[in-house]
Amino acid sequence: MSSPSEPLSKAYDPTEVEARWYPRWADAGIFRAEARDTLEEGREPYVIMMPPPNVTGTLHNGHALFVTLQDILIRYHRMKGKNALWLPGVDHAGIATQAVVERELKRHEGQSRHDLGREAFVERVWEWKERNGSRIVEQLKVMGAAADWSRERFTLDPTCSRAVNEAFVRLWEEGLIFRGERLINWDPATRTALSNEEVEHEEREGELWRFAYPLADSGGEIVVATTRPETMLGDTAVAVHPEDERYADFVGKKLRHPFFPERELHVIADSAVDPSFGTGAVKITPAHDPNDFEMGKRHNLVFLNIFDLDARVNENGGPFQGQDRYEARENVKAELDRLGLARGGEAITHAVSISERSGEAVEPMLSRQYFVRAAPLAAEACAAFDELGETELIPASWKSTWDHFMKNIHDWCISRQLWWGHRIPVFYDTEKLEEAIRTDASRKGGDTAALRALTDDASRADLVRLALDTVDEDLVREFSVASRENLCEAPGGERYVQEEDVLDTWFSSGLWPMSTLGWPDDTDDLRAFYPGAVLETGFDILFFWVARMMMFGCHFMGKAPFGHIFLHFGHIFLHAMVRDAQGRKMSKSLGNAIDPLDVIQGITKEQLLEKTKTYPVPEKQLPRVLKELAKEYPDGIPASGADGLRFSLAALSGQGRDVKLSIPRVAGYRAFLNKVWNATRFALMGMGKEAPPPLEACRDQLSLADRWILSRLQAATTRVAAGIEAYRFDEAANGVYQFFWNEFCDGYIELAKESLMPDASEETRQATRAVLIHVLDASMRMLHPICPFQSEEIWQRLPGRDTRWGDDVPFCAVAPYPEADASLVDPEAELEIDRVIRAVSRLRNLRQESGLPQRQRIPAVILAEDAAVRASLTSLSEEMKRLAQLSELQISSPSEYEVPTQAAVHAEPDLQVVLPLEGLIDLDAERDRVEKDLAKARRELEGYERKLGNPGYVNKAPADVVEETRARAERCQEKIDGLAESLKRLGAA
RNA sequence: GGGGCGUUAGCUCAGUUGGCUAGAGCGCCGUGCUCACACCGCGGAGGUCACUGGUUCGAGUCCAGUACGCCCCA
Repeated sequence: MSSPSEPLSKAYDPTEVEARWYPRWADAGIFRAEARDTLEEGREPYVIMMPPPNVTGTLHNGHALFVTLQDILIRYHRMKGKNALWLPGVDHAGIATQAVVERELKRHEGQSRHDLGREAFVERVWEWKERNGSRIVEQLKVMGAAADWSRERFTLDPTCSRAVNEAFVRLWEEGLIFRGERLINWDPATRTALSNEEVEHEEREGELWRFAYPLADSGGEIVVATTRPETMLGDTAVAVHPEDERYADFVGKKLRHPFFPERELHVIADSAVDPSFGTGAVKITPAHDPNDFEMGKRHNLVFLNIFDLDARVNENGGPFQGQDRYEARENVKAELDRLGLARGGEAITHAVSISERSGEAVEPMLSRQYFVRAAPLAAEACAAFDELGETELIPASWKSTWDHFMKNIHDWCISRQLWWGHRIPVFYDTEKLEEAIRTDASRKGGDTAALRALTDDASRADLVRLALDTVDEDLVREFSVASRENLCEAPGGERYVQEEDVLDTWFSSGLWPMSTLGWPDDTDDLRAFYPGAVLETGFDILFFWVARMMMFGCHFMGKAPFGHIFLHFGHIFLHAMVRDAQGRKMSKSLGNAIDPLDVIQGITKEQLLEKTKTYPVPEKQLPRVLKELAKEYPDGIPASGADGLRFSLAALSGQGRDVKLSIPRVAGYRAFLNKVWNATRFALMGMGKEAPPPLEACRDQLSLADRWILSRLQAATTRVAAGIEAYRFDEAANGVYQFFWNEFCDGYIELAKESLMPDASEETRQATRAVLIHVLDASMRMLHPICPFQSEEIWQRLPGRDTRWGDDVPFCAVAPYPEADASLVDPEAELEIDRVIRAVSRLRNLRQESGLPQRQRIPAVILAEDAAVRASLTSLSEEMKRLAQLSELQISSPSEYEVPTQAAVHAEPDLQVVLPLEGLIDLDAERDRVEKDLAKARRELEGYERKLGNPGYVNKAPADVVEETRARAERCQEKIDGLAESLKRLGAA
């Protein structure tokens, strides 16, 4: 094991380096943010609330992306001197977690949660959470997440729970939460209601089946088409389009229900009916279909619920009672067929509503639940964007999607029939219950189920449940109390029964930016760190989470949760989705999910296949999935280190909607880290522990190459910082990559080798070392937000760290982010070194095109008209000789040098390079090459001349653009002259 | 049905408000183990920017339409 005091290994080993730094940063407390730094010293805060991952899971590569991007932002802004807080936490994820624990309970103990009872079951979930919750934290640390663990929160923490109760009670008191009867999405598998956002639409194969309703009074019939024949048990009407002439005579007529002659079905006319779909007549089941529900309200139809909570037919389904909905479908069809009412059908693909949680088809049900009246809250949230301009969506293209959603927002069903979560803080007063039941009964003619239960002395709990579902809503409110405190536990609490249901998980996540900081108390944290600077998350939870945070934040704090800080905009940055190489979303059930740890630490193909077998991939598909996996990762996944993964994710995260994580590409970025490591190794070679002088002391001795790389460093600094600030992480990553590899390694280091030779003067050597160290120091600080581990390791190893930064800056992680220094920007040096690089490149090209072995040293000549150009080239002639493998290099004016007949020549605008190679080159081939070049240059020139000859262009295009074209044409002409001359010479041979 | 996104080199993607004859990485071909790095160096090939039309002096970039692919909402 090496340590920073030992020499650098030949190849970079991330595992060894990455294990070292996290504990040191954490021990030094550099991730901790203090409220007083902002409140007392006015340090600008920079706050990101980490989207809390579900306690159930482990992080996948989708999480790896958000961890990377947020950590880049946090580290960058911390280095920029802001009071940076990244607040981490986990979410209790009601349905998902409860389902996992229920499954385990079933498997290991053969028990259901009902066998255990509520209290014991919740106890179990807590135990499970304690056991598994820390795995996510460990993963985050391996990724390098610079989060403030002292503030870690869990949505079910006492502080967060208190905020939930507070928010609920306030909304209740303002009339923004109510209990009401609506058509809700019922998931029969998990037996809970879902919000609209938790329902997905999937295209499925089905059958559009037709049957006839006979007219009640005459002999005719009306044929309807449906994909759900079983719902006819709850039909209370048939609808047609008012202008549909086929059915004009039917409107208003009565129909006979084949199974329930006592029910009266009417034919109604409604323009919502699509006359071209099916038969143009549509059966209406108001209690089990959203469209039918609306129609039911418009036409005052009867709402007949035909399913119980398991989606089995209930007592309203007569002979079909007790059958599962799919069973009932077949039986209803058979029975209608027997009655001679079946009218055939055909295959159809149609959208089915699926529970995001269980994958089961959702059953729309008429039911009483708690709802948040979302429209007024949505209006406040929209104002934060539009009128107040507090917050900005990035990319802005999401704004229209956002607006559309917010303007059409539905009331939000927040009841969940679960045990794991925040129990709804509504208490039912049993002393007022009786009166409500009696009043209700008298309204309804004296006899109700609730009243009977009351006189039968039913249990309080049963009575409450019955009353909640049957008593008029205004009367329910009479005996309901929303309370911050648990009334049952307060003195005299016996009279209260608390609501059984818990709240939607997103209700608590919606409060996350406030609850984590101590709201509703006016804490220092809340004053210092609310609102946050940016919310960074995936666009898939824009409505689930972002919208709710915006609504709650605006409503309760009067300020958007990502809003103005010191006059900047708050941002909501939505990142892309991580997909596999085929573009599919990563998912364990598809078997294509890659654990970030497997990318970081590497995994063999065999291990990967074994691991995938433990994922919930459907049995039938497993062989195919494994085969694809083996094909995609024939050699497994090589270890990339956290830095390698982070760099890849950043570089691949263009602002599209997908990040396709391809392993070969990750390997490419991994190679970059090796390059960085080795460049450092080179720079430190022969330098010893003694630091070179600071750059300032060498300013007078800088060579052209020194000045050039320092100038390029300023450009890179600007580009990378601008990339991070604009959330263009690909720009930032590429900026570092190109600067370091193409300019620093391939350019500067190669040039500097000359200055480090033993025959160079001590002063030159020291100045070169000073530049090397300066550039490395700045580069590591520039790289740090993206690759914190390696940059820290190298930065620590650079000699002279103590004198450069002192004890106040013990880590790269807290060193200032590099700022561009205008005094080091040097266009002249850039021009001249660029010319040298160009000349070398042309020389190399010529020698290879001429088929000369690379090892063979050859003489060369560079011709330049301009004396100043010759002088600057001459000053770097040794470097050029080495880079182009020349035996000698002559630099002359064209007038002083006659190009031999047998020579390879390449013309550049400002110079010509010549390889005088008597007998070594193929004259015909050379002539062909020059002719090709000449033709190309002439085509280019023609293009310019066409433009310049066009009066429209010269008159209308901006002057500088025209001027630029003229200059180009001129340079192009010079090149053509040079080439023509070569050709003439070759032709003369 | 409504809304949105995408289509650029073999692959994965860049390409700011229209202005160099379109770039990168990987892969490919050739070549080199020159004392930082073969996770490397050097050179090279490779694109009618999906299609059609329009606006403009000028279109990968703007507009309209077509095709294909994807997403969201109903």
